[in-house]
Amino acid sequence: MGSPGDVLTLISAGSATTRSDLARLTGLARSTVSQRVDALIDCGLVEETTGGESTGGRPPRQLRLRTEDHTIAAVDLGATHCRVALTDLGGTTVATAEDQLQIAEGPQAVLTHVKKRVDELLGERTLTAIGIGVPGPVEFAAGRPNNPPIMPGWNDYPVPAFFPDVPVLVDNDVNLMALGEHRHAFPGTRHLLFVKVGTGIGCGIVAEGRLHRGAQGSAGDIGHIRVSGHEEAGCRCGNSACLEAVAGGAALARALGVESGAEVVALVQQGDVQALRAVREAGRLIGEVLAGLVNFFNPEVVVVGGLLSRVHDHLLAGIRETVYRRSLPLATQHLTIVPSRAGVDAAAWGAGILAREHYLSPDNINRLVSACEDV
Amino acid sequence: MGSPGDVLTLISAGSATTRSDLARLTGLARSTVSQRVDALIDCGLVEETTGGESTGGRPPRQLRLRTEDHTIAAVDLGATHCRVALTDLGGTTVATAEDQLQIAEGPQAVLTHVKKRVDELLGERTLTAIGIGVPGPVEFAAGRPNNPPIMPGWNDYPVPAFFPDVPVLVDNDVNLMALGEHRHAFPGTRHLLFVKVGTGIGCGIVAEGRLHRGAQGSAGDIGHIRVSGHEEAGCRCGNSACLEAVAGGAALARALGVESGAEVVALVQQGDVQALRAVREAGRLIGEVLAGLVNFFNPEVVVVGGLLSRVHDHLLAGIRETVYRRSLPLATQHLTIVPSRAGVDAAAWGAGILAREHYLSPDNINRLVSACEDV
DNA sequence: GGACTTTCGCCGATCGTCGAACAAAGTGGC
DNA sequence: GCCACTTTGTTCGACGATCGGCGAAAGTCC
Repeated sequence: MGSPGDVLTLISAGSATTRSDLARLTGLARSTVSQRVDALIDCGLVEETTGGESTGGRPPRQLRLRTEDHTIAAVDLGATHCRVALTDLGGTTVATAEDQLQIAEGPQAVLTHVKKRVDELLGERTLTAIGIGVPGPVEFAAGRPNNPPIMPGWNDYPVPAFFPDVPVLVDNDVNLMALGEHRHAFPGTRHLLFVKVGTGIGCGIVAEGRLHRGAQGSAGDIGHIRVSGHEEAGCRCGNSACLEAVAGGAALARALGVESGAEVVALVQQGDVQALRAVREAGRLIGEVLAGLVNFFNPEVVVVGGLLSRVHDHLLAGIRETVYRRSLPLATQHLTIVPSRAGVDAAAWGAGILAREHYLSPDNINRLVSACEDV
Repeated sequence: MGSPGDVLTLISAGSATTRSDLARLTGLARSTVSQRVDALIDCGLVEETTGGESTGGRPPRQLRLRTEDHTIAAVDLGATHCRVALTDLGGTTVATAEDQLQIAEGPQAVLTHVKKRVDELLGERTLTAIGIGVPGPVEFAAGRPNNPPIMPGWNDYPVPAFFPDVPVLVDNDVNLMALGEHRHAFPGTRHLLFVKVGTGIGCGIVAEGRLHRGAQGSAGDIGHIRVSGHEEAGCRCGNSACLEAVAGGAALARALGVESGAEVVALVQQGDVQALRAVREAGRLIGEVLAGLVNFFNPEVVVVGGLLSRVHDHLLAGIRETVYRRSLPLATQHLTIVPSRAGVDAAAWGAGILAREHYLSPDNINRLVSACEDV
């Protein structure tokens, strides 16, 4: 407690804007706080401005994180798209790009494309860290996809090695969506689930405010949990009655005789009764699985996102109906089930947060400050 | 890092038995380590003995936790029983007692009984902390049962207030079983599930080596998750097709026409084919639910305990069969499913561990050491 | 028995933090 | 507009904790 990193955390979170705030929050002496702040200013991490409001005495100098010198690249790789966003250290987006890109083209081709896009967007800015979301399980510590089903050629590929000069954080896209939603909409919440209903169905888990990735980085893979009464539905995983095979966007599209989940959404928006009924029923099936997970995990909040959440009125109705019927009263008592606020940018938000929190973590800041003092 | 509490943690865990070990592990100077050790000795927490093995020079003095001055009470309250065990700070059991006791008699009667038993067993020993397991959800921080279904009169009762002179840690019994199994059999494991198959069915969750209790302390309540194809089975919770209603000990007993889960176990041990088949089928149903939870949580180890695990050959066969069929290969790749090693003492073990870890936590030790120095 | 190794206490040097004193920069009353 | 008061920020000496070197203790090994 009280290291330069901790001080910066308070400043960047907005919990403290003056030296007095810091002294109060950390319990350190004013002189010590000043020394810490000076070190952070010398490293170019913090900036001082005059013009604070006086509270009856000398007005305090305002402290703020120097967000503009560092740029974070947030990359969201889907099965068929690539979104790149640049943000500053404060989380403000400064540039974005979006392309169609088949992840199945393999890591070399895809990452070359990503690097090119990032460099174009960067211009004169300096890159500080990269966060990348991919549609499959990842061994997080190493940044290697772990047997991803829809990413041929990516298994065990060391993504960070492709960007040798900056820290690279790679994670599953659904995890990142959960992280983004947690930090933006429910920052104080301890336990949260994010359910992504797109072509497939996945779930991101936030426990004690941190991502739970599981032993193999495959936690949250709820698409192949069995649902009652749909033994006829075969799934690409080889089993039958999987949630994804009956309630995923692809399954709905097939049932309604259209091409994609997007067209299902379009049908619902046009008021197609059959599509509407199908989405609501999908919500019920997802709710059945979710009811079990709510009993098991006991979260405070469940966020529903992904393509199909664009018609969340009907999807959520089905989910809520089943969860509140099948989960135990104690677990649902204070449970909130809400649609995602981030929409299509959820994964990119999360990727940016992951990279930003890595760079701004107390340990990393302490390293930077010591390195800077040694010069 | 390096506080007296951290030093004691290394000693009590057995990671360090000499001052040299401590210097190496903490990175502190030898002189500083000696100072820390002296403080711990002055407080009576650590003891020095000669007779260490030389490694070519002066033989080191051995350090060990003084386990004998402090006594931990571990209490396991079930629906109809009360087990009390006293252990020293090292976890060695020094006395036990077991009674029939109806938890439904309410907190006053039950806790009076517990206090009496603890005092009897204690004799001249001094009590340091109490851990108590109860068969229902608990708001852990406050030690209050939270809407427990089979503990009438206990709702919101502040258990710690009944023992005003010592720290009291109260938790759900299944959580404690999970904790006990984790610390004893799988200490290095990050993510573990403990499934208790008794009259009902519950689950304890260890994530990142720590208990996950959920928002209302009801996490792990998997007994009322729906299983396929048993719509006819009504459950006491008001729904139907709950796991507990088809695979719990009570359900099996009813199906086999006997009184209790214990009799079901007896039938299996006698080789009754019908009972054997029923247990195996119960295993399959539990496995179906567990398969989903394995996908969701991605643990490294699943431990199966509780009454019915006494016939774990047949139960585990059913569980393994279904989990390995219905879970994703990535999640089962390195998954171990094993029977509990603790048996009937699992909850008491966990209660003791909870209390011991509380007392030996770095923060608490630091407090004790400062208090002792001030004298 | 002597050279070497490892352990351990002692003690001066060093580093980090604290808090008092002082300077700076405002507010508000008269 | 001046002066008392408040809050902010810096400087500096004091204090405490840690470090690391030195020497003594207690062994091993040749």
